Amino acid sequence: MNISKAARQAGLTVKTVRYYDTIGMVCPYQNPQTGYRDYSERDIAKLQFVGSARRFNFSIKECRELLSLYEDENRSSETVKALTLQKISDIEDRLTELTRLRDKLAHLASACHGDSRPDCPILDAFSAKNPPS
Amino acid sequence: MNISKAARQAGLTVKTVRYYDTIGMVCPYQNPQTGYRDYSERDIAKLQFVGSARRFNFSIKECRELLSLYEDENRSSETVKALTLQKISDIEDRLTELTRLRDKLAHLASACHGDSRPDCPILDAFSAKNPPS
DNA sequence: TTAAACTCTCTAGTAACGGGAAGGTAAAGG
DNA sequence: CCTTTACCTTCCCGTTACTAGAGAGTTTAA
Repeated sequence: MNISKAARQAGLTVKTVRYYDTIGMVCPYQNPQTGYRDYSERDIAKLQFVGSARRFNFSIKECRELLSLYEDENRSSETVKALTLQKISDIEDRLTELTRLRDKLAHLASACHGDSRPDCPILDAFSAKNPPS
Repeated sequence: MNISKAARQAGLTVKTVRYYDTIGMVCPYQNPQTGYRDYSERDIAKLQFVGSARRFNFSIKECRELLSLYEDENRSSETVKALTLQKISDIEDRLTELTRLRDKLAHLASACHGDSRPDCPILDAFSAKNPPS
């Protein structure tokens, strides 16, 4: 299967699929005459797998790890679960941080009258030596 | 004031402060003999301002915009408020997305027994042609 | 005066691709 | 069979906001 069909099947762009080859993540057979890549069903499954994992916020490095587990018939599910729990924890840290940021900004925005006058509590907060909590 | 004191005052690294000069955001006087940068009080204030805005998740480009408003005596607070509300909206979009991801992963993790057996609902979900909702 | 502690510029690397150029190949229509 | 169109390839640059480190000059304190 040529690269554009493979990409479509996996819900990825051609550029991304080609990139996954160059970094050694999903490497199809490559015709030595033409240089054209030829994706097997197994390659497609791997592309789909990686695509899903990426959409779940796993990094390329983590995808590599998951992919090797995916391909290992003797894997244990605890390894996969541990990776997933770690990812959940990462996401929750980010959620906490973003929520705090949003609350601070919302507080500043509510204090700003937002009209044509030049005084502005938001800019004041940013220029304070000790930035607001 | 030399660059390391300036950086300390603004809560930034020396590398970052130098970077802000090279991109034209905060450009101090530079001694033509030695090449050493010399930060004025006004430069320090700008560095602190940018540092705060960055910590509030504003991009460099947005910081530039905020900085020009900060320096404009005739600005209107409505512009700043609009930028802030947009940033809040961006953050909330990201929060929604991350929350959904976390919930999906948590659902998968709870379905995985996480022992030494190879069968794993998490990997199954990633390899499904139609990834789970 | 010499050594430590600065400073400078420059290059390269990070994550994960996207855009676009230059050039070869495959498939379809006439 | 030929041409056009639609692919495909590699290669290099751009993105974001810096960080690391090399090699070399400067300032400061002992």
